[in-house]
Order: sequence, then C-alpha cells, then structure tokens
Amino acid sequence: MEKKTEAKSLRNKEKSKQKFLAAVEKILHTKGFSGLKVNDIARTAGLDKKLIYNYFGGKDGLIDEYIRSQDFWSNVKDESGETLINDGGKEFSKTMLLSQFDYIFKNKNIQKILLWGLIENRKSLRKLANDREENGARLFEGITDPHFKENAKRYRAIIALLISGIYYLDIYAATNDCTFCGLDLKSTSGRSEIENAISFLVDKTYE
Amino acid sequence: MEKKTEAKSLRNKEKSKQKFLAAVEKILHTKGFSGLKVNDIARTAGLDKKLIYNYFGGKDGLIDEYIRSQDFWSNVKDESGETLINDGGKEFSKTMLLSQFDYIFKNKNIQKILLWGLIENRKSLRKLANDREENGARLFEGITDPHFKENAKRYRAIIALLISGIYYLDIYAATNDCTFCGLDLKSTSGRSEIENAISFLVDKTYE
DNA sequence: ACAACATATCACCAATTGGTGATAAAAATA
DNA sequence: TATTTTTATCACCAATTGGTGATATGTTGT
Repeated sequence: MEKKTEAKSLRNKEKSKQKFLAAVEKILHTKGFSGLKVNDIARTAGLDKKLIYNYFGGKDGLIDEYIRSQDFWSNVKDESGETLINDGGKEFSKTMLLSQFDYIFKNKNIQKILLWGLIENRKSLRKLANDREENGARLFEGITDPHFKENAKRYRAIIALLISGIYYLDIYAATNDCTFCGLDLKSTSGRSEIENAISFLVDKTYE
Repeated sequence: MEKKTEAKSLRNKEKSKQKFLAAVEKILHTKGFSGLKVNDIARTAGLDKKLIYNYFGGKDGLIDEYIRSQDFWSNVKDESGETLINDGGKEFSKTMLLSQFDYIFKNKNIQKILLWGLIENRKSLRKLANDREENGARLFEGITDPHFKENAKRYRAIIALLISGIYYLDIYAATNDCTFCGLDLKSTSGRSEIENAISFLVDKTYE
C-alpha cells in the first residue's frame, strides 16, 4: 500500500465488509431472522455473495461478526461514576433498570439480538450473554451482596425478574399491538406505569 | 358412512390431520420455527404434502390450526374455585404466578408459542394473546381493581412485570445453559430463589 | 359385483437456496 | 510501462423450497 486506504477507491475490502454488516442489520429489521439468506444479504449489500465466503467464511461467520459488533452492555456499566453507593446500590439499581427499559425500547438491534438469544444457541450469542453476566456480577458482588448479606440471592432473583420482565415487555411492545395486562406498552402513560412499578418494587426491596 | 370411523381403516382424514399437527409439534421442538417446511412436515407425518394443501389450505393454515389447538390459558382460570377473595386476590395472584412459573418451565409447547408471539404477528397468535388478556381482565376488574382503587394500574404494571419476567426466564432457561443474574434457572435451588422473590414482591405489593 | 366418492400418492414444475471455480477489473508494486 | 495482488463479478451447480395436476387406491353405498 503506497497511499493508505483512499476513501475514493472503488474497491475497498473494509468498506465492503461494512456493507455486508449493514445489510444484515437491515434485513434483520425488515424481514427478521428467517430473511437472512446469503442471496438476499448480497443483494441488499449491492455486492456479490462470493465475498461473504471470502471475507467471513460464510453466512454464519458474517452473522457472528454482526453480533460481535453489537456491544450493548458497555453502556450499562457505571455511567454514574462513583456516586452514592452508601445506599446499598438502591438508586443505582433503579436508574439502571429504568434506563434499560427505555434503551431497549428504542434500540431495535438489541431487541432482535435478545430474541435471538432465546431461539438459537450461537457461540457469539453466548458470549454476549456472558458479557452481561460479568457486567452484572460487578454490581452484585461489589455492592448489593455485602448489603443484603444472607438475602443476597433473593435480591439477585428480584433483579432477574425485573430485568427479564423489562426485556420481554419491550420486545412484546415492538412486535405486538396488543396490550399486556391491560396496559398499552407503546403509550407514554402505559410505559410510565411500568416505570412507577419498577421504582416501587425496588423501594420495597430495600425496605 | 355405514360404520362410524373405524379405527382399523387405513385411510382416515381426521387421523391424518392429527398426524400433521403432531408433526408440526415435533419439528417445532427439534428444529424450531425455521424447520417448519412443508416437505419436512409431510415427511415427519409420513404422508404426502399435497394433503396439507387439501386439508389446511397450505402451510400457514396448518400452523394456524396447530396454534389454535393449544389452549394454554384455560388452565389458568380459577382452579381454586371461589376461595378467599377477601384478601384482595393476594393469595390467588401468588399461586397463579408460581404455577405459571412452573407450568411454562415444563411445557415446551407454550414456550415456543410465547416466543413465536415475539417474532411474528400471526392472526392466530394475536387471538391467543387476546385470550390471555381477557382471562386476566376477569382477575383485574373483578378483584384487584376494586381492592387497589387509585393504585389499580400500578398493580397491573407489577403483575405485567412479574408475568413477563416469568415468561422470559423460563424460555431463557430452556434454550440457554448460561446463568441469569448469577442464578442457575435450571437448578431447583435457583428456581426456588425466583419463587421466593415472586412471593416476596407480591407480599410487599399488598402491604 | 358395481359405481361413486374420499383418501392418498406420484411425478413434475418453477423459484430459491447455499456454494464454488473461472474470470474480469481495479490497485499496488516494480 | 509491465507485473503481481487484491477486489469483485459471473456463470454455473446440486439440493431444497413451495406448489399442483394426474393418477392410484381404499371405502362406502347400491
């Protein structure tokens, strides 16, 4: 390479790979998992399907790389810095849950991938789940386990229920127009009811 | 028809239809949604695929009939009869949630169909969701709404979180070996932690 | 026995699927 | 400029997909 990767070059491996990854995302949103066929992906990317085999080793390799490219849990970490952990992680848990409820509702990518994790058992999906576990482990082991002591596991179970409930409700709202327990999960009023419930339950848990 | 549907007859329309429905179920368990191809279904049923078009109008008709054949919410109704509703539905809610947690864990059919409802938007799936809503409406309108009065909607939101959490955790446990919030959802100890959390949260809600 | 009907199979179709070797075209190197 | 390497396209393949008309076979009624 004489001149480093000119933007004007018509043939650019990296750019082509990105086109394939973008095509996967687009098809995932429009047609869902079942629409992910090599021919469609190549057509959507505007490139030849042979390149999928050359660059990713096949459809599975491409899909794995797409999943790996989505690093969702990095934004969950500790955005609030080192603020008040003297409350046993109460406020942190609350804001974490509420922000997840909002974030996942707006992010169609994570919805699809969470759903994917309930259907398939890909290596790349497992890694994502493990990342989430490791990320949560820091909260539990560092803050809430010492606070709840013998009840530490019950706190984990409560958070598990709330997190997974948030997942399910957000995905349900995205793919379904029907209500859930009589609540319209797409309306702001329905969603604020859920938010109030989350706050309420966390408060009660720390009583 | 002289003699009504002999069991020994080699050609029996109803029995053949049942074979197709059983084949759908089997493939759903072994290969998942993506494995539901007419050729496979027919091969699994041991019959010709033409019959799928003759009897059900096509693959979609067959699948819809399979979904309709699964009436899950009938067992949720009021199994406890008319016992203690003077507690505002507290015990009823608790046992309902706990039995759902156990029932869905053991019933692979409902897991798959719940998952299906998060992916597709079939008419038959919508109907199933509506059945669930109507079923729940009886509990809410008849018992808990009058009890919680101005907080009725928050109670609904709490139940929505718990129900959907139960759904997600059970499905997650079935397709994933990984833990969730550090809890092993397949072990009895992990599951009893969740059960304790459900009881705890319902109790706190009624305080 | 016979016909009439219901039930099921078969052969075949067009379109789509995943996948590959040969080849063209652009870019880097000399 | 000529040469080599990278990047991308093309034509083609076998297998599978959904779907159908013609046909065979079992069952029922006369």
